[in-house]
Amino acid sequence: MILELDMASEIPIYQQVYDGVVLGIASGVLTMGEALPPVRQLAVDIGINMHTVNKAYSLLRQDGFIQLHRRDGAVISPDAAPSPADIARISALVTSAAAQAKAKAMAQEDFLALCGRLYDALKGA
Amino acid sequence: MILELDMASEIPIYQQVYDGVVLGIASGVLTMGEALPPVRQLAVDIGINMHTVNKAYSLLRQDGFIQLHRRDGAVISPDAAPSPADIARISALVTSAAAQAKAKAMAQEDFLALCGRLYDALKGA
DNA sequence: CGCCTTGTTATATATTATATATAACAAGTA
DNA sequence: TACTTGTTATATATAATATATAACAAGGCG
Repeated sequence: MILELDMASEIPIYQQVYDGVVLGIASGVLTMGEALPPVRQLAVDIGINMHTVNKAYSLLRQDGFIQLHRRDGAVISPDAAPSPADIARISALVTSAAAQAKAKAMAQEDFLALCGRLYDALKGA
Repeated sequence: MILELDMASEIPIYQQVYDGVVLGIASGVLTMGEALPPVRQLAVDIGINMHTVNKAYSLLRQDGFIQLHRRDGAVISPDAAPSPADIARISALVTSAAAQAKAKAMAQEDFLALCGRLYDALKGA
């Protein structure tokens, strides 16, 4: 579980952690049932505060990517069909991307080609 | 040019303005050469501060969606092929969406179907 | 049982981002 | 000149982000 943080980025650290875990699940580095490092340990490992990790974990649980247990810590949730909330979250991102693409005169087939390529790029990340 | 703002949203107002303009261009409501309202007027119209509008306009110019002139104000940029910076910006959004989709066990064809549907939905918005 | 690890919550503080307010400046044009 | 436009400067208030320290709660293990 490698997380690359950019402390100079305008993207909040907790969101970078969130994105890193989602990317890990999507790419198969993190598999169902696997445990994430405890909040305190991950915080020390990547040099940030415990609460920042905790915020990322809480959001990941809220969005159904992980489950949090008192003893077992954070474990990857089993695969499940996307919920309406998941679809809404994903759709918001795609709509922003599609609007920018179309506003830049990008044809639908080119946009879809880009989407397909980026989806495939998650394979071995 | 109708802008819907959600003052209770966690999304900054300047970004909502930014997104609204991009959506307007993508949907054809705003066409090349068309002028946007002056920063002061739009600010009054939607009930926010002038600098918040100015920040949105500055970002829109920075990303190549509009051009700003002393006298003519803000006008929609002519259609042009997406720059590498545009592709990078769009790709970041799509990658986040694709990662969430794949982490939720969404097949590529389903993800692409969603992308195509959302792109088409921009038509008459 | 005590002990330890885990997530969780509480409180406080510092820094940055966001938004507003007022004012002045700079450029273009009628 | 006068007006409108974007632009910059300064100040202030609120919210978000990140850190720090501490304590609490649940579950398992010797």
